[in-house]
Amino acid sequence: MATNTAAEILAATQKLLVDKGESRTTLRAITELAGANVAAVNYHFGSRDSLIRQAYSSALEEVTMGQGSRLHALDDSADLEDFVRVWLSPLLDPQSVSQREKDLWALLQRGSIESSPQLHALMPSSKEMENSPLIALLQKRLPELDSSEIVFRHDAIMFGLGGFIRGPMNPATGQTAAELKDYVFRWVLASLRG
Amino acid sequence: MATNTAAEILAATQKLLVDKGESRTTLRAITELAGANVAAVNYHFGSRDSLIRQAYSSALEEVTMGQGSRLHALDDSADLEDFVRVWLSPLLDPQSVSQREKDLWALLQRGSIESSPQLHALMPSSKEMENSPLIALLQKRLPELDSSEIVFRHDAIMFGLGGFIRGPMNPATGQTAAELKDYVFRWVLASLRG
DNA sequence: AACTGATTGAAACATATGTTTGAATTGCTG
DNA sequence: CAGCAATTCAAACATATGTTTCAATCAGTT
Repeated sequence: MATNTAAEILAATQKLLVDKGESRTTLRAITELAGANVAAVNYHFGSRDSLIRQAYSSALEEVTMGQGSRLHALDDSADLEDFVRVWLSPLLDPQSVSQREKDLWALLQRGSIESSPQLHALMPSSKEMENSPLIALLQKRLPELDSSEIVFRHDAIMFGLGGFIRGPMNPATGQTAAELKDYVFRWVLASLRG
Repeated sequence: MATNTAAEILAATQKLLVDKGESRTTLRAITELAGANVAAVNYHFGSRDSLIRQAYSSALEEVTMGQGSRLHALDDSADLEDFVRVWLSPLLDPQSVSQREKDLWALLQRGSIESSPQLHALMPSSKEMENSPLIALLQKRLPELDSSEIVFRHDAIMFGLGGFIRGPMNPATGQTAAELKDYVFRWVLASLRG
């Protein structure tokens, strides 16, 4: 099980980062979940910090890829509602995406709202965002908004969803993500076209 | 300096919770900042957990009080824009509120997006929120929305703002809260009346 | 089979942290 | 002032965590 160990450690790390957050994700918990030895982390990844960086970067890469292909498949005639449905399909239409991709979404959202330095270093700047395909596609559906405004709202929405995806929002009602997705959909649309 | 020590410890805790987050807020950092001995925490507060709970609860109480009096002073004829300006004045009109209240806002927002269990236990449930004065005042300006929808959007906005207030949003541009407040204002309005 | 480098494992190490202890100090009260 | 409870302090304690060590094991090569 040579290279497998590294992969198992990475997967365990991603799972624990979602469940516990960074500071409560310990090497011993990771290696126990991965069925590996503590020393394997430093052997394969050099350090805990490097492991966490890699956990985020591989998640970001995978999610960006998946999102890119979904959005690329979108027809030019698709309106804002269609676009939002595809963009946020991991939240709004969970059946349409793999469990793995939903987990990675959760990971990136948790990393974002924790302001993880490791993830933060990987995230595109606002300037880069303004030139990203995602913002360009949004811009096409929101011609009256300045692109900097779109970037801001995109960021604000992602943060707002971050609170939502982890469940602390509306805790007492016991509403699930599925039940809340109508609220989410309407709110995202409102946030965008206001 | 009998009771003063406890107060200084509480204030130092609140400051560090904002700056570092809960898990990185250590007793030794707290007591050093407060100019007190490590043992003073357990003497005055019983435990670290109890101290953090008290830090959040006193912040929540103080912020709720300040917000209540501001909103109470609002005229019935004030429209949604006026309302938002008053509601979010710690963010939108920083000069109008004390530094202390802004700090406490930051504390509560950081606690929210960290899903702090200590703060979470203090927060009103969605059901309670629906009957809160804040939601009632919003409802008056958003008669076409269901109150559960208003509660959802309120929560989503607060989470979204949580990312904003801490600065990680738009990191590369170096925009300050003041520069971004126009974006914030427009986005909040859009989120509400969509 | 024997050698070699990669990988794993158990244990030790160094450090950090929440908590407790018990003596010293302080501040108030009779 | 004397006494006493409240408070502070330095130190010790117990535990948790990231890292390192080095011997054991494994896998592929000659």
